[in-house]
Amino acid sequence: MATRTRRPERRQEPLSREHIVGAAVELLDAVGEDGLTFRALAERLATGPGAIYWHVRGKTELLAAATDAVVAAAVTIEPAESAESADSPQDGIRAVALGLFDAIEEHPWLATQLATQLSRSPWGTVAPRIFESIGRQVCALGVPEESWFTATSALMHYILGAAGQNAANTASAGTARPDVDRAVVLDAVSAAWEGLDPDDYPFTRAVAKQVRGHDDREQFLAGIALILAGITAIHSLTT
Amino acid sequence: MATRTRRPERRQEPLSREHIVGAAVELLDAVGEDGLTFRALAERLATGPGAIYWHVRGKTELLAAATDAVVAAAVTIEPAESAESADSPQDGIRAVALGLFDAIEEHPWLATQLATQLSRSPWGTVAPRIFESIGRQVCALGVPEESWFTATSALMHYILGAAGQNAANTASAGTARPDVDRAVVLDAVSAAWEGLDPDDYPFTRAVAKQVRGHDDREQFLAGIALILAGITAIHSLTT
DNA sequence: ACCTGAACACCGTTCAAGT
DNA sequence: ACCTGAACACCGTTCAAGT
Repeated sequence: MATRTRRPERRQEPLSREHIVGAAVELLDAVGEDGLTFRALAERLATGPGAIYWHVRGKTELLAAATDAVVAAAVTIEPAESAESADSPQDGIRAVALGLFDAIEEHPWLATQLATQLSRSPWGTVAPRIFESIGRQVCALGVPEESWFTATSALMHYILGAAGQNAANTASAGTARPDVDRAVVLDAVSAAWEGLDPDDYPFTRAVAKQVRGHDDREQFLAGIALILAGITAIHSLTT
Repeated sequence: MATRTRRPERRQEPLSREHIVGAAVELLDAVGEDGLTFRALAERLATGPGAIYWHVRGKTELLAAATDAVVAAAVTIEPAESAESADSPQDGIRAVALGLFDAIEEHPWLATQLATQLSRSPWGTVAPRIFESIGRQVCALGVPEESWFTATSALMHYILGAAGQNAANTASAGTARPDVDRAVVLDAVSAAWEGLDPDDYPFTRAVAKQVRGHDDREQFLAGIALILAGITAIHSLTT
């Protein structure tokens, strides 16, 4: 039961802001949001708690920086991903969506953090990053300018929400055999929903069976297809 | 500077769970999530911190209960709202959406809390509540059963995300003159977005001007119309 | 300029003791 | 059964002091 993943290997490199944020992300991944402590972080960086404050204003800023770093990496499509990015805008949107989907799956704390970040300050650095990468594809889709905001927002909110909800199914236990784990959790959700009051929750109970055994990623993409259909339909675009 | 809204007026009614949750919501509204403290809550209830633990397992459960209480109130459409609810399913969806929109606007802490709740436990009580109320309308819309989950999810995530983001524009300062306040904040967001790097953020900058002066509620409903269009288009439903 | 680490104020939670 | 309130362990943050 060695919870502490000590790592005082490399001792003295001057301790930069990047270094701190990187360690914060690692700690977040390892022990979750509650585990991110200035003391634990300091130990991991082989210094005292006070040192961190020289590079970062406080915990709020640290969390924002960690979130931004992960989002930036997720949203920047590697050139290898799609040879020349000569794909359709739809493919581009799917790529961005899956990038965020995977990032949230890899860093479960991201779901809550993204919501906090967006609902706290839309003028921060993380909101524009996501908005821009989706918006460009919306633009390429031929959506008229006055609808750019609506279409991009709809996509962004669905992507963030659905990916976040999905992360709950993955992050229940350790990382061993995530596929098995997920099936178990999905079954649990399905069972819980089927156990709801028949009078109050007829619809949710009816859907419960569908949830079981469905592929997450497929479901996620189906939602995106739905919104894309709405975008093309409402503006009579050709597909 | 009397931040403390003391209220030891009514002293001794046995202190029930409902009472505690109600006081928690009040405190949350007054001082935000960071202000919800077992000590502050106890003071407001004219008891000690330990007493609360007799009725509630801990802070996590308290937050969940507070969220659930507000969501339950928001999602239950008052009979006065729509005489016999003989409206169209579309109207029903808009009603649910606006109910949540208003609730988040009234209780800004709800945005973060909802995301936390959904991404932590989809099998909790709050997710089914929202899912059910939206899903019934989706069902009434004539969506085929295998698409219930996708359509309802898309709507739910958009509603929660967009309403949450919107709350950020409202909750910046005190409650006096929220309309003026909001215009100011919207201008600030717009200005911040226009100040982004032209090379990295061409799309976001282009949209920045649209943001200014647009009606939030109208924007919100436009997004819902978009998703509804997708639903009816993809299943070739008649409107 | 950058780091140290003790100290401060505060928090969630527990629990022996009361009624 | 239900409440009290002191106590515990821990946290974010500060800051005089060091290098």
